Amino acid sequence: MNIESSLQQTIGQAFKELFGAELPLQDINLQATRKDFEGSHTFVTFPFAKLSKKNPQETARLIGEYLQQHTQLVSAFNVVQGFLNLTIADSAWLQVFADIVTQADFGFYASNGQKVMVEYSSPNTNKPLHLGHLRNNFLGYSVAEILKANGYDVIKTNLVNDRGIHICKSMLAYQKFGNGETPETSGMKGDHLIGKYYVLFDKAYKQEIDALKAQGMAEEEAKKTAPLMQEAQQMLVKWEEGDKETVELWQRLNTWVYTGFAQTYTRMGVDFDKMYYESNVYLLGKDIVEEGLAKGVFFKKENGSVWIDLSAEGLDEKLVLRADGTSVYITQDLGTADIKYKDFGMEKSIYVVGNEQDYHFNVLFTILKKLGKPYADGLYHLSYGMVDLPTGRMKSREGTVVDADDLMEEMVQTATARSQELGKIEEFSEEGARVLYEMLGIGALKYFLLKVDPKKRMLFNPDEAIELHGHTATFIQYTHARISTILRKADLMDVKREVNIQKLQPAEKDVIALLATFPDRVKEAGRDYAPSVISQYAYDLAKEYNRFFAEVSIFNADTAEETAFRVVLSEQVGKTIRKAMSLLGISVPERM
RNA sequence: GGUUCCGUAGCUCAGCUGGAUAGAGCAACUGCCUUCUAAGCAGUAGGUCUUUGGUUCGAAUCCAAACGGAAUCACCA
Repeated sequence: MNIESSLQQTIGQAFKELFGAELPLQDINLQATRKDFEGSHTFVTFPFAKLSKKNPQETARLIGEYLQQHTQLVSAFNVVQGFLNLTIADSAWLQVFADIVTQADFGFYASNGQKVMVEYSSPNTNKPLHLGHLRNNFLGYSVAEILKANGYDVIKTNLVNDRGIHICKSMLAYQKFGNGETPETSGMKGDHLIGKYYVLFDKAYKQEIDALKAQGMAEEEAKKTAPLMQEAQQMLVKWEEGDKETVELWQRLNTWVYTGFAQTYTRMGVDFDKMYYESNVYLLGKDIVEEGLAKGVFFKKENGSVWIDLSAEGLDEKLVLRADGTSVYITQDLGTADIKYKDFGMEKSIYVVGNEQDYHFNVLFTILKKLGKPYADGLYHLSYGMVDLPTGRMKSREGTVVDADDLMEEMVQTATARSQELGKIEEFSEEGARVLYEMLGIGALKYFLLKVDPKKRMLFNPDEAIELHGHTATFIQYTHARISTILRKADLMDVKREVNIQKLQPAEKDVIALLATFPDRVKEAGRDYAPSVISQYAYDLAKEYNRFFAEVSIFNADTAEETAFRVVLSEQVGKTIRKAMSLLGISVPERM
């Protein structure tokens, strides 16, 4: 049973019978009643005063009376100005709850037969992952889970940026300064080892630039002519020519990086259905350039370079192929978009990429639309803000980043220390405790990054540990553990899982009302690609449950029926918390 | 300079498809553990929702402008 739609219908009838007016159902909006007033649903009558030809207050009163007479749902109402506050009968709430309990997949939607691709992570193989990547990965994974819950068939992909001048920088520095060092001999994770050489390159390169500038060369000129940069560029040419030695070095170093990434991904709890590598796709897109020229969407300049004029769209002229016939970034993205569609034929494609590339994706999507690609309308750039440090922006080259592995480890350590301090882990095995610390530490980190609107850039202060109290994953996990304890006790006492009561406490009503909104929140999160909708919901639900927990006694209830009901209610909250958190990629413990 | 995004409590953020006295968390202060997990609950205090104008019965929410911050506008990726 759905209280809202049922109320909408009856209100529609009321308009017809009381005022002789037709009111489309979608115009009948119900909102949650403010806490200070009696009731749970509010109907605002101001906009309909003309329709009813009565003042808002009178309109509200008449509709209230009509509802009370014509539906079992409404047990009482009150009118404040043009606000009609409705109190829903306990029997209706119990019916709603009974419906929820019978649905094993409550809140999740059946398959809609549509495919959607979520591309996220997209790391460079010349350095380890950092805090910004964590936001990207958690977002991408969560959005994929949310879309699955909305009935989509989801393909998670990762386009690895494994070639280019930046990779050559690491390779060159390794060749020059590495002395044959390996992850084994250095004891470093492969990605960190390569990242070390990326930073080394930058240091040595800067020294060369400074030296050249000291000789009187201009900065721009120095940057171009510095021997290290020249060498890196030569290396890129050799790589593109397929030079055996260069390709072997590239493969060896990349293998180390992938081994390191695999560990990081595992700990982050993210995965992919399909990997794409730039080394395979960077030559793609030239056929699309031909296609665009043939269709007259692109044009060629005298020097042979190919362009598109997007000034009518408020964008500039944009290069799509260099004069020498080689690709630029967007050429490859055009080709990759095509390949991905050929591989999967998805209706929608979500690119989880930082907002620094807003312009690029605007251009990319506009071009694909102009080319009349069948998939063009389903493209979406999930643009998220950068994570800044108090000192400013993170820069890998300068080593001023919060490393992903370090941060995860630190969070787990914090969770460990906090758990031990609270001394609640006596009954845990060593392995069980380890799993718990991991769950709490990583969970807190994910929640911290996912609870914020993706669009907003966020500040991260490494000196302030991420909280484990208040609006955090820990609080929600704690609530789940609490519920689990209730359920274990209920099993020991052989409490039947049945609902056989007539009256509800206010706290119980509030919990049921919140539970009932879960499917809507899942839909909203899917529509807006917004994990923050789910994180907020999980928090609200946990908060509401804790209020209930403090206000009513479960095992010392007046009657056995009440105890049984409260156990079932607790169980349902526990399940819903678990589901909501799973959409964020966060696990919840049975005890903590 | 053009374009896009952001500006809500001391701090971090919700709310933004227009509705009542703008909500959480942290930090500060006060209560609540001999009964289901106090990683909790209840409460106090903290706001000209950047500013100005407009639309509206009604604006934090929509529109316009200004101010402040960020990103971007490469034959880089």
